[in-house]
Amino acid sequence: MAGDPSDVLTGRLGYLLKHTQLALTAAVARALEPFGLDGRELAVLAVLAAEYPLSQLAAAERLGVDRTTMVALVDVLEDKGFVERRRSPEDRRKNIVELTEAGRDTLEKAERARGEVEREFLAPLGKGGAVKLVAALRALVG
Amino acid sequence: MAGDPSDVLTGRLGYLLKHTQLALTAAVARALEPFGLDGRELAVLAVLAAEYPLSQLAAAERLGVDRTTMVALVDVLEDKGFVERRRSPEDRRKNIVELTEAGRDTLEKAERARGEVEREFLAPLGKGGAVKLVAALRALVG
DNA sequence: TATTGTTATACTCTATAACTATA
DNA sequence: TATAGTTATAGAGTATAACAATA
Repeated sequence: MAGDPSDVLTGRLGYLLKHTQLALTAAVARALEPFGLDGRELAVLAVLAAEYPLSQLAAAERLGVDRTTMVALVDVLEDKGFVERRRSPEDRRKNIVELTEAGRDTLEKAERARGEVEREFLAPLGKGGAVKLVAALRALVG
Repeated sequence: MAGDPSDVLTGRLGYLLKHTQLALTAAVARALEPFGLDGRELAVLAVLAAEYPLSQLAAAERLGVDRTTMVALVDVLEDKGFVERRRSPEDRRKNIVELTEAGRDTLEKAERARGEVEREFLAPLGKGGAVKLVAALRALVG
């Protein structure tokens, strides 16, 4: 009645999601290393590129992170030269976070690398299986 | 060229996996609250029930956690009365971690609650979709 | 010498509270 | 008064190093 030791864990959805995510995060981190970014920082750049202008708070909300977390994230990206803080003329309380030329360039290249890694990661599922997995995850959370 | 703001994140596999996992973890935690457990602790109980005897180190390896992490995990479960440490007679360096009666009882009930939550969580995918998602994740990591 | 469990310590990630400047 | 950004701080979660007991 105890269950098969070999799948007591792999039968758990939580375990599967966690370890799938860990494996992907590691693979993405390796692929992005040449660009001096991790996946989370790349997501910040992508959010900033997709919508303009975006204040720190607005960007944080899009990303689902706390505004204090966003401060550190922008600090890092600014140190790396990928973004710049600019005071909003309309509301001087706000920082508009702007991609630099290097930021845009790195975003484009790093996004391509991320796409490749994701495709490799999902390769075991076949083309159709990969598409279905993404669709399923979007249905659950997107 | 920047991409649609609405799916710059939901098009990222890492984001989808992370947020799916966060949502499930929260749902499982809520469901297990009456049992005084979280999903990770329940996984420990399940591993211990599936294979016996298991030392702390062996259990930690099954779970993929550090042995120092395992110490704290067993401490908590022991405080809650779900497991007991027993010195191995064959090798007195080892702690055999044993489920108590309360541990076995709680394991059974909590596993049922976890199963229900997972089914509800996956309900938007339909029966077939849910089975396929789990199969896909197992193919990627299991 | 090597292994198991333990403790102390540190590091990452994140959130809460309090401060500042602006509105 | 309320909001945006910042800082300080604290809480999880986890890993590394060192130690005690045992092999």
